[in-house]
Amino acid sequence: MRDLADRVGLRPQSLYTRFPSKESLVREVLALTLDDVLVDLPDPATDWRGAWQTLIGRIAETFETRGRCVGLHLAYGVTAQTPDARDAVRVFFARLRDAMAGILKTGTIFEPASVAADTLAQLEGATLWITTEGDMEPLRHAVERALRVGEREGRAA
Amino acid sequence: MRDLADRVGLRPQSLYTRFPSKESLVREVLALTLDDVLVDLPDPATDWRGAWQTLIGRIAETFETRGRCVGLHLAYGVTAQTPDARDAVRVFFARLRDAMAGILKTGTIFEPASVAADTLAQLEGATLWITTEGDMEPLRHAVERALRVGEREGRAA
DNA sequence: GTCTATAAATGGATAGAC
DNA sequence: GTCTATCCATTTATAGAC
Repeated sequence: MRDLADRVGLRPQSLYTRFPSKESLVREVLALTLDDVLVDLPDPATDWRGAWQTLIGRIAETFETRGRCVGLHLAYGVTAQTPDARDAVRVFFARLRDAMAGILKTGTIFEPASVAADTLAQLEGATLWITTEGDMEPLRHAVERALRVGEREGRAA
Repeated sequence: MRDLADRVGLRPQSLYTRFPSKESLVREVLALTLDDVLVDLPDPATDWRGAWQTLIGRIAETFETRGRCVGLHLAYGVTAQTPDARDAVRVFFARLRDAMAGILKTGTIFEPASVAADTLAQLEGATLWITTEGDMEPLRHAVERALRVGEREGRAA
């Protein structure tokens, strides 16, 4: 709360005129993040690979800009004592995966939901090296693998 | 501290006879975890693929047992205000990656350090779905990809 | 709508009895 | 070596002045 207040030039107490609690911020920040990533994607029906490429690129871009994935940060930060925040995190990743799966399905990729979950996991995992070493290379590799989706059979599932 | 004290049947204050501070626990728990994972591996020189398979299996097993990766949890939990803990996390993942790379090098895998970093990232990323949904499937896929390392050229880097 | 002041609770850590 | 008691800093949140 203090860090956020500093960023926006307010006292920490003043944040409570905008948000009812600290926990409520989780849902808000994830909703904004999801919007940033999903807004105005190319129509998968006419260009599913363009939509896929744009979406993957945006996800990677937020990781590079922020030096982390806030969603994963929160996934490991929320506990059973903050059920609302925990649910917000779960919904965030489920929505992102479903958006990815929807694009893959349009591209007639085999098992789109599973491939979407795996692809998102690979992008998330690459943030390990960003947060610990500042190394972006594993993320770039994950992006390359993601963009090769469906390139040849036998890779899937 | 309270959770840990409950687990070991002590009062939180009594933990300070065993550890000098909360922050010091980070290094301890990661050292124990690294030992668990690296102890008594098959000798890569005689059976590098057996060593690789054992190591990957152990990493995945700790994720399944604990429902998360404590290292990644801590990676997203430590800040610039806890430099010792931050360094411990960095060292933990670097050691794990180097152990993996050493095995791959014995197996004459192309760019072993890069492949090790990518493989570890993929395993870590799969914990996203364990922590949020309890879904182990992406982890199993990550393990399968890891065990296929070096299967054919053109996958690497 | 933001501030100061302050409440209330939490959590890290120490002192000293046993 | 663990306990109770306590300290102290931080942090979440509210009350009320401006």
